[in-house]
Amino acid sequence: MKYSKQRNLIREKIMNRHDHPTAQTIYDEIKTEDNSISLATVYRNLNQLAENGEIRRVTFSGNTEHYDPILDEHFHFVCERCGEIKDLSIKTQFGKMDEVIADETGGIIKTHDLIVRGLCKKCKKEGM
Amino acid sequence: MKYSKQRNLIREKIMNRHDHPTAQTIYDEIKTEDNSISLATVYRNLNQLAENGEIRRVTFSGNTEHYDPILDEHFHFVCERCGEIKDLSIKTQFGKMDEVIADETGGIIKTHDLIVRGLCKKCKKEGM
DNA sequence: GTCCCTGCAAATCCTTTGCACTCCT
DNA sequence: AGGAGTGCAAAGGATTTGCAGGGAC
Repeated sequence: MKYSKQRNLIREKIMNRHDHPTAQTIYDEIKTEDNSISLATVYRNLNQLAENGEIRRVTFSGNTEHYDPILDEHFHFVCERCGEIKDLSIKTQFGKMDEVIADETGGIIKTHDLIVRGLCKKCKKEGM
Repeated sequence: MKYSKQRNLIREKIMNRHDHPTAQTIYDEIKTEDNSISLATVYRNLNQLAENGEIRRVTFSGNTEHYDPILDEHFHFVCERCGEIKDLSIKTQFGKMDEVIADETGGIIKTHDLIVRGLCKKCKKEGM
């Protein structure tokens, strides 16, 4: 992997976040300091970083990919109404579960995405 | 909701499956016996059934929606390489966890999607 | 010099939407 | 009749890809 100014910027930007930006979000952010960067480059690099294991590609709803710089196994809460995404601090024990799943599927378990859906605080209020 | 021959067909087809077809898959299947049905109708009806709670819309990877006729809370295994999707029979207790999450988010918990990713049996073999 | 990486624009893929028409009720 | 549902084609949005030029090594 050869050095590239763009990739460094992209890496830096996503690493400094605590949320789960889309390629477009990262692009917008970088655009202000490197006006010539292209969206395709952002996509290419985010996907490359994800394949490389530096970040994670996560899908919450069908039309947009999100990228998550936090590699520790953790879960997500997604608000059905406003789409807000929150990290959950709660963790579950996968050790034993994985054994059972590996047994059941005959395959290899790599990662877990637990997505909990519901209404966030704000939408809960508004819904009343 | 008014009667429609197309919706009935779509409902019937998806209910008879044990996998997680996409709109396209259902469309192809129906096309053979009702050549005039349109893909848009399939999308419209699947989404309608999902909103109605008759089926569930599930997202595994960013570009395609899947529809799942099984409403019981259950989990999915997705093969990273070939994309195969399997239902997992394993279940986790969410009762206590949900309390903690509801506390943490201040919101309402509705559903859980646990997606376990890895390599399926076949891809595991081939990978060696 | 070679090969990876970029920007740009075009192409893809999936899904939704507008419209005129049809079919329930 | 009235309104929900349909087929078709076009529009939309997100992501990928082909290509020519630029930069790393």
